[in-house]
Amino acid sequence: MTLRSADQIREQLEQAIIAAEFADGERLDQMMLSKRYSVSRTPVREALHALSTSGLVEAVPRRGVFVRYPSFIKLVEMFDVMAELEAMCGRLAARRITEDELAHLEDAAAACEWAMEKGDADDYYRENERFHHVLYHASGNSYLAEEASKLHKRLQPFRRLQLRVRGRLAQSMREHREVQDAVTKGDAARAAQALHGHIAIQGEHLNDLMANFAKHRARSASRAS
Amino acid sequence: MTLRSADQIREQLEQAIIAAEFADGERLDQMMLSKRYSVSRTPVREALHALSTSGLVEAVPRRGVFVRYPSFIKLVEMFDVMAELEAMCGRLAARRITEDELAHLEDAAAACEWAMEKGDADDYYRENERFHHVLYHASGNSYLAEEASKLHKRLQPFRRLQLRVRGRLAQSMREHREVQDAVTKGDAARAAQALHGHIAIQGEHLNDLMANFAKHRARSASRAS
DNA sequence: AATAGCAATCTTGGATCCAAGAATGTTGAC
DNA sequence: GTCAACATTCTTGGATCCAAGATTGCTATT
Repeated sequence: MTLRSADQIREQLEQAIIAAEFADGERLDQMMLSKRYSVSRTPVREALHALSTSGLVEAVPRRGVFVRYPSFIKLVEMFDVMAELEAMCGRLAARRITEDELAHLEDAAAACEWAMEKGDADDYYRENERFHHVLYHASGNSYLAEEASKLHKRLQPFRRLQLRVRGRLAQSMREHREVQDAVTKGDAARAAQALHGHIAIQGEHLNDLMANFAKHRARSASRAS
Repeated sequence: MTLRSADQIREQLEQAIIAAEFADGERLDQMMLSKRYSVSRTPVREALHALSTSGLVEAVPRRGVFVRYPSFIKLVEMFDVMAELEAMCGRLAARRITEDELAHLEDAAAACEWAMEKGDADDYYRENERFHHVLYHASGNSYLAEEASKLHKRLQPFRRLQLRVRGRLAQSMREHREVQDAVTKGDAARAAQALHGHIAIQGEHLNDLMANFAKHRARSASRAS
């Protein structure tokens, strides 16, 4: 599908940044990257500037592009917006979800439960992802679904770490079931409220999360060297 | 500040697209644009792909980039999300707005009123813009403010036309005052509800609006030829 | 007359080249 | 010893060049 190396490089850089392979504020050198990906500077340049549009890096004219991890404050803000978007998805989905989508929701929820019982955080994370995307889609608002997905992806590394916090997995699962129940019964207000809480609690626990993230980034950096 | 011609061209193309200077689905030819802006193809290419990231155009690898105006459905969806974001701004602003910002809000509201009394829709539009941006900022959530601004800008041409609908100006003004009152009194729920209604009504009137837009685009196209 | 196949042309995407601004390092003056 | 001025080097941004896929138009065949 994508036969442009600029797009592939953008994709790979995105992954690399999300995986914290670069230090905060580090300059992404075009020459270095073009060697790394065995292409000329042209597609690298395009990829870098594309990334700056989506906010993962900051492009300073004539100086270069620098990776910018969101500050603590910014993260809290982003989780707050995420909570609102998810709540909106829930409210709409409660009214609009189809039988088919309800079945998918149950599938995802069951898979989450199974992962939880196994105590497999990675697997839980994957199925949790599916659960939420079913809801985005079920909102029947494709623009909303798109925006929610984007932000969801952006917050991925921060959310993921939180699942490692003790007891969070079971708690998260209970919240999923509450959401599912509200959506199934068509209770828009309760679905919205449950989803809002489900996300907002992550923002509120950002302190623990940041501590974990720092540890993780330290490990990741030492591996990279 | 911006000393990259690629950025300037992106900006100008954005304006041109918003002003409906291109037909829906039209291919944006790199050669043509590079002549138009008296630069080589390089910055034009970068600008075009940057635009595709923000969704104004669609880039098809090896084929070119094509302008894509949002469909009617998509517009309704976008207004729905905008209503939600504005409501969130209102809810937060009601709790967090400073004395200073309250003064700015009153300034903007008064300017709107004056424009309305003059019957100057363009002026009203400008001040209306200011009113909303004060609210975005007053939410105290810079990420939210940023996202709201982006979507606001994207919807600009569709909103703007609506102010020409008979009686809409006075109605809009009343809604502004209601919002201002709720925010001033710190009534978060009422501020959110008022703002949601203020935006949602625009989405609901999209039918009238689209009729106007079609007329406008026809005029614009004939001027361009 | 319509369509399949092919050739000529056009356009995009990547590589390379060049100019100009930014960073760095050295030297000299105080 | 420190700091300012200047020269050198590095890196980005734009222009140009080249390859490859896409479009178009022509021709020949049915």
